[in-house]
Amino acid sequence: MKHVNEIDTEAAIKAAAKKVFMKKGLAGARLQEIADEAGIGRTALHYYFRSKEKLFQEVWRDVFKEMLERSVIIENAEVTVVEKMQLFADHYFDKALSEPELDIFMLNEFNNNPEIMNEILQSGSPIMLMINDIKKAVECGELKGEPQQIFITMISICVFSFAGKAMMQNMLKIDDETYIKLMKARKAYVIDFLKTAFKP
Amino acid sequence: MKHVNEIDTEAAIKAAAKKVFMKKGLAGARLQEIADEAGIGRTALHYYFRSKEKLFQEVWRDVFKEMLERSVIIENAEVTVVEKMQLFADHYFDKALSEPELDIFMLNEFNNNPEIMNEILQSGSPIMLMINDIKKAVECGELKGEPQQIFITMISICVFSFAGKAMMQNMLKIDDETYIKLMKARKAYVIDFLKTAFKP
DNA sequence: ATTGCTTTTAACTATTTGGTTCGACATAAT
DNA sequence: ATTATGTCGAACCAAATAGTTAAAAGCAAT
Repeated sequence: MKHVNEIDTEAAIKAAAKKVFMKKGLAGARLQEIADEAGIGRTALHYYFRSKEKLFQEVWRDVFKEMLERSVIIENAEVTVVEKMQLFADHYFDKALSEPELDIFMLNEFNNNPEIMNEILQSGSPIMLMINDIKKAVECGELKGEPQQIFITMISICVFSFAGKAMMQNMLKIDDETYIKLMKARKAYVIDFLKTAFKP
Repeated sequence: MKHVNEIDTEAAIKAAAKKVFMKKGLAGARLQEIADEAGIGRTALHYYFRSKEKLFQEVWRDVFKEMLERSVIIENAEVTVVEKMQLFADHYFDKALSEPELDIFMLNEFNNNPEIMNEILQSGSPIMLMINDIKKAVECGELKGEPQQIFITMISICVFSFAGKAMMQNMLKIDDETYIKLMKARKAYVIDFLKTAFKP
């Protein structure tokens, strides 16, 4: 029978690993640092997750799922495209505000190591649906511009706000707290911006 | 006296290093891979640039300079703010199109290892000048929105287009060539978008 | 308490990787 | 041609780090 604290330890390790991986990336992270962060011996890591690779996979799976949950695209036909976009941004900012480091980590590992994507899952379709919605709206004269470009613009405004954290903090010379405040204000700004930015 | 091929080899190493560092990041890059890429023995790297750290510094310096050149902010009082923003985007897209991987690399290393910034230089001011210009324009009723937010939006639209390359390629299921085409189209789109997006 | 399982630690091994030394060869200066 | 200096690779070294093994410690059922 399993001892009671296994779940705790395992969760603690994953949390610690997530933290370190997010800060240093896969290649930069050290198992020792993860172990220290989790308050256990380094070999216990191997006991729970045979290898660094395996541990990373676990963390990545979770992070990726979080990212998907963060990028909810409403399928409801009752709301207008602009409202869909606003809902997207609203939800995205809420989630991202609670874990601003996730965006750059995703982008990063995505880039360094594109193949990790394939193993996990194919998300695909909702994006195309939204682009299609935008397309229809453009044809109706409700929006202006090339649908793909509109979509990219929306994503940029949301994702870069967090992926560019370090860069922006340096440019604007602001600390973590001020940054969070700025992003809270940005949420409202973006939702309002989306309302008018693509109007013909 | 220096033998003739020193310059070539040195340049070849730097080019190779840049390539590998951009793909794998500082921590992920291997000297062997850089040497192979440059077509020389691994020890020659040490001959030219004593250590990995030193080599990275050199590459980073160049890359950073490129990034600054890419982000030119016009100081001319003769042109309107919107025109300044358009000029910024125009120039940025031109430069970025010739080396799309640079953006994510910058963001990345910036994030993993914020201290590398401090050593190089303090760029600072032109950004504040532009934000000030935007502020004035907002006060005149020429633009609408919080100046910092407008600035961040502009940066997002430009930088994320390239920093999010891997992510976008995966989302839209497109190859490198198609991506470049999309970004060429995006340049025109963004310049046009900036003209109207912040209008009151 | 004994037994049997689970968890954790300590000690060890293997591998990867950055860095050094030294000699061979090339090129330039005399 | 000889000498001096620059270029570069083979072999080696040392440190860091991932991974293994085996034994100790902890917990729960009997």
